[in-house]
Order: sequence, then C-alpha cells, then structure tokens
Amino acid sequence: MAKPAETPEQKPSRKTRILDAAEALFAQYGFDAVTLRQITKLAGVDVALANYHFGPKRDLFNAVLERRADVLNNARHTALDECLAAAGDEAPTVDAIIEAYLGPLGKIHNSADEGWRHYLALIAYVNNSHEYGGEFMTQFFNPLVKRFIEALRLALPEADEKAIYWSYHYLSGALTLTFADTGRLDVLSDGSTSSSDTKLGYAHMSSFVTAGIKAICAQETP
Amino acid sequence: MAKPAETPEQKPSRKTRILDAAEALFAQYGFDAVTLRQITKLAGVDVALANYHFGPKRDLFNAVLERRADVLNNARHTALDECLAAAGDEAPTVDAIIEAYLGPLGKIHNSADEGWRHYLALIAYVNNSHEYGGEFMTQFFNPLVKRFIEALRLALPEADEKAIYWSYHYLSGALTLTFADTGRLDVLSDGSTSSSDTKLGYAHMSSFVTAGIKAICAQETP
DNA sequence: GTCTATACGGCGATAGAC
DNA sequence: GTCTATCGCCGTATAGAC
Repeated sequence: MAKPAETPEQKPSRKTRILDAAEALFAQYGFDAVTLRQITKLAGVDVALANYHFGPKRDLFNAVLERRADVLNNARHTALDECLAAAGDEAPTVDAIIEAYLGPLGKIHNSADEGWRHYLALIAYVNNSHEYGGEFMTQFFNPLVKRFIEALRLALPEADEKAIYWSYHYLSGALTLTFADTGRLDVLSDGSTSSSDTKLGYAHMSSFVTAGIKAICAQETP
Repeated sequence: MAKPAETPEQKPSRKTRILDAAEALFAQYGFDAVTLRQITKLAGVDVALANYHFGPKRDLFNAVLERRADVLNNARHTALDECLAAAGDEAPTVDAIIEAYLGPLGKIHNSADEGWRHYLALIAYVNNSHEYGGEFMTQFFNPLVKRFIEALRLALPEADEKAIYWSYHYLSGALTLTFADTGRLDVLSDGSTSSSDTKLGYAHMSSFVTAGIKAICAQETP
C-alpha cells in the first residue's frame, strides 16, 4: 500500500506529529516528567513508533531541540549581519546590537505559532538546567553568541572583558524567564501586568539591557 | 531509649540528612528525575524512612522548599527595613533598594554553605517551572516582593506601573540564572569569566539592573 | 516514636515478533 | 511500520524490630 502523499492541507506526518507533541509536553513539564506514552497518545500514534523513528527518549528530546535550531540561528545571524552592515565602517551601537539580538526572538515569540512558543519555552528549560545549560546551549548557540559578544566589544572598546560576559549573562536570564512563561508576573501584579504581553515585554527588555550594558561596561571594574 | 542529643560536632539527625540529600539532588536534577531511593541512599538511611517522616515525595519536596524560606525572607525583610529607615522621610533611591534586595542573597550565595547554594539552585528551578513558577513563588515570596515593588514606586513616583513590574521580571530572570549555576559563562568565555565568581556577579548585577530600571521607568511608555 | 526489611501494584522504556 | 511482551525500577504500604 502506498504511503499517503503529504499535501499542505493534510495532517502532518506521524513523525512530525510525534515531534510536535514531544515539543509541547517537554516544554511544559520538562524531560523526566513526560512519558513516551503521553507523547504518542497526544500524537495519536502507537507507543513504539517514537522509538522506531527516534530511538531512545533522550534522542527524541534532542531531535526536538535540533529541529528548529537552524531556522532560529539563521534568522538571528541575518539580523546581526544587517546590523553590522548598517554600521558600515563605524562600530555598531549597543542599541542596534541588542535590537538585532532580541528582534527576531520577539517576532517569533509574538507570532501566533504555537510550536515556536513551545520551542522557546523548551529553550528556557534547557538554559536553566544543569544537564543541558552548559552543553546544549554551547553546542547550538555558541557561534551566534560569540559573534554577538564580538559586536559588543566593537561597540564598547574600553569595556572590561568580564563585564561584557556578565552583561550577556543577565540578558540571557531576563530573556529566558520571558520564554518560560510562568504567569508569575500576572499573579504578582494582580493582573495589571500580563507576561503574555510580549510586545511590551520585548520593548522594555531592549531598553533595560541596553542601559544595563552601558552602565557596567563604562564604569571602572568594581 | 533517649533520643541522641544533637551536639554540634555530631552528624545531623536522619530527618535532616534526608532533607539535605533531597535538597542537593532536587536542585541538581529537578523533581521528577530524582528517586526516593537515590535520596535515601545519599542520606544513608532506609528507603521507607523518607515516607515515614515526610509522606509522599511531593511533600518532601515542599518540606525542602519550606525549610529555609523563613530565614531567607527574614534576612531580606530586615535589609529592606534598614534601607527604608536610612532614607528617613525621603524616598529611598533605586540604588539603595536594589542593594537591599540583592545584598542578602549575594552574601548567602557567596558563603561557603553548600546547603544554601543548593537551595538557591532549587529556587532557580522552581522559578522557571510551570508547576511552581507561579504558585510557589507567590506563596512564599509575594509579601517581600510586593514591599520591594512598593519601595520602587516611592523611588520612582513618575514611573509607569507596568514598567516597574517588568523591571522586577528582568531582575528576577538575571538573578535566577545566576542561582542556576550552569557553568555556561565559563564555557562561553573559554574560562576567562567564571560564573562561580559570585562577588563580581552580584556587583555587576546591582549596577546592571539599577541602570535598567532607571531607564525604563523614566522614559515614556513605548 | 523511630526505624528496617520486604513486598506489591503499576508503569516506565525498549526489544523482538509479526 | 505495528503490536505485544518483558523486565526493571518506581513510589508506597505494611509488619514488626528496637
């Protein structure tokens, strides 16, 4: 029997549905709390099919992480390219660099695409975990982040080396908690401020970290 | 038979050892990845003893979280009290408020106490999780955080309400990633910057978030 | 009350038959 | 590709030792 052709208006392939289900569940509950039975049930396939396509559970998790990594990286490399090109022979400004760093993420986060939002929440999970926080983030995002740091060095030639790395750390933390989407802000503010207002969240974040970076990269080493 | 008196130079009680072991393991691997057998093995006690003292696994987790919550909260309330008292009739400065907020944490984090460092890593885990991020953080830290937000309102009477809440969000994210201690910074900087240099990390963090807060609370709503 | 040894029911990932 | 079986480990209950 012929495999059914996958046309745009049809359901995604089973393999894709497994990835989608895994992405959603891992993002919400983490790696260990989620079972293959939950994933395959949500995907509407047999339990064993996950193992058939992806091997052990850990490899499925990696496959989920890898699926969107290139798309994300390319978008952000392009933004940084344009930022540097716009600066021409001059050094780029901190403002422009931060805009290039956060812009593509804000656009994705703000989009209606549920899969991408799950993916960002998963990145938040990974970034804060001991198992993956060092390893995976390095493996997938180091080239991009190193370019970003290099751009900051151009913008702030007098800055202390460590101040730049710590700046990146604080930015990464603020960003990650935004991805995580815990709803904490809504509760804390009694509903007056919504963590799902990503537009405002990214606008403020840009200003916040830009000011923060300028502050600690301009001052004397403490 | 008399319960053995717990003198300083003796081993802690078994109950305490279970809490210590659970704290260390939960902080490193999260709730679901850790088994009661690992915990009790590390504590050097029988499996069933965890259940005897604390009931179900989830309750043990809560007991770990609760154990140090009061101490932490009291230290931070006191710091904020002193900050407000020092300001007298004037409004406190943003710098002083941030110092009061981060100071006690920096001191604890920088101390040699392993248990406290595990606890802070656990807070990082909780703060980023969907299950606990909203609920537990609210339950334990809302009064303190609300006082802190109130102090910021005094310091920045013109500030937009939402800008203050988002400021807290970015601060919380930066702080949380610092607690998490993933070693990412060390790898990224090829060893030139160490995430375990908490002294530098907190000093920079204070300047960073102070500048960030002033920036987004002074400007027009974006 | 504190603690240990053991047992139970259940569900996990995965391999092998089909 | 699919289904079923297996085996191990999980959290927890219990019975009794100290």
